[in-house]
Amino acid sequence: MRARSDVLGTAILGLLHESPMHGYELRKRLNEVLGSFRALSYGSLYPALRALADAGLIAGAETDSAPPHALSGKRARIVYELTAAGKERLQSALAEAGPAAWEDGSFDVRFALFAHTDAETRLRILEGRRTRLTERLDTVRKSMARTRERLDDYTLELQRHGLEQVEREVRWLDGLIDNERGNRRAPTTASGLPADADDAEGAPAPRH
Amino acid sequence: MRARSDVLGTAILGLLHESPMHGYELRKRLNEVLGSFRALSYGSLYPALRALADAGLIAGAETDSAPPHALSGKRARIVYELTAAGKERLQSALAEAGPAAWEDGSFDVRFALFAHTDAETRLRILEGRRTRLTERLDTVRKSMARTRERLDDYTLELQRHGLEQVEREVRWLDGLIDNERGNRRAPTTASGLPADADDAEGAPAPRH
DNA sequence: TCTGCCATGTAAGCCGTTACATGATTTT
DNA sequence: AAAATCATGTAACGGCTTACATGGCAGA
Repeated sequence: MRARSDVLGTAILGLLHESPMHGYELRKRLNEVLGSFRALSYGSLYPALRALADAGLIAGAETDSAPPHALSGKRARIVYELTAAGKERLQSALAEAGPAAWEDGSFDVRFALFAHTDAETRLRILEGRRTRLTERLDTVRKSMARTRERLDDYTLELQRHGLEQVEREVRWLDGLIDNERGNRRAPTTASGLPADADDAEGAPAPRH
Repeated sequence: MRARSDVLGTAILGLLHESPMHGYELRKRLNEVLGSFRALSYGSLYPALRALADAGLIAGAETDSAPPHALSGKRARIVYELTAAGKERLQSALAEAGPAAWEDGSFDVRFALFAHTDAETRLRILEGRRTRLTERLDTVRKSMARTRERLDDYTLELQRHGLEQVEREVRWLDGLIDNERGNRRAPTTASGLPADADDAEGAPAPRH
């Protein structure tokens, strides 16, 4: 296990908590759940699994060729599941509501695990993230004010666009925060069909 | 110098092309121009400068303590400027209109240097980037269609938001592309002052 | 048959960060 | 006098990717 707040490890524990899986499948799930783009490579995943297993947080059982032959007669694969220690570790990771939870590299993963996170912590993380982003906004705006003159139109446009994306992210968080506050103790069932169309208004989605 | 399409190197060459600078200043400029956030560290910058110097693309002159004493009597610092070879390298980097220009890690830098890039290449890069993003959109949408049922509301919302951000990026590119096409060989009259010299061909920004 | 997906891993290397080391100069 | 900022660097390490190595199974 890597030292402080191993993001990939947490993500793996989170997925395995939902259901046991083998590496190949886990990778697909990881890629489709978070990131969505940027594919995690096997060169990262398998060593991470090994590390988690060595740390006793997960245990792998080899399902070698035994199955009757009906369906799923693939080949020897290693299905991992959480150990008791792994469950504990996951719980403490889910309870973390500090910077480690809302920084760039980890927020996505933590958010994807919100279904297993208690309401208090969810709110704390969303607010932390929001503060983080508005701080950034401030810094960038000041920097732009200082340097606007010296920059060509393209560079300026790049910055403007970057700023806009972050602003949008903040508004997104605002919606989520509102929602969390409103739904204190209400799991938000009955989400409409997210369908497609630009914004829809699906699950615990914010309005804008 | 690192092998293929060294992004940081190109960024440095681009900035030094505008005006000679020393490392400390360069870092600030890099951070304010692109990224805006995510600060590049000295641990990256100085070795990169060393590598560029070793490759003969830039030359550093030590301005040690000599200055009259009037203003700017800082301390011995090394002001770098492009060599002839460096200028050539930068030109060929600016002419690159393939994937290396529009992939995630490099697009920002290339875009920030659009003022020094010819119109043909600008258009090619913007279109390449657009294609890249729509491909991603496709992949993700398909993946979502397949897995929508199995995912909890939060995960779904995360994906929806990610998708929306990319869609917005595509629309942003559409605006830029339109703009580029509109300004084909037409001075466009009232566009902003080119501000910098070099390439002629004003730098038309899109509307928002 | 051959292509492509399933499945697991290892080795090398890239690109960057943090932390350390050092010291001058400017501002409070 | 202390604190911030200017200025340059090095060493260690972190996290991820690419490319390599291996092989079984399914369908065109």
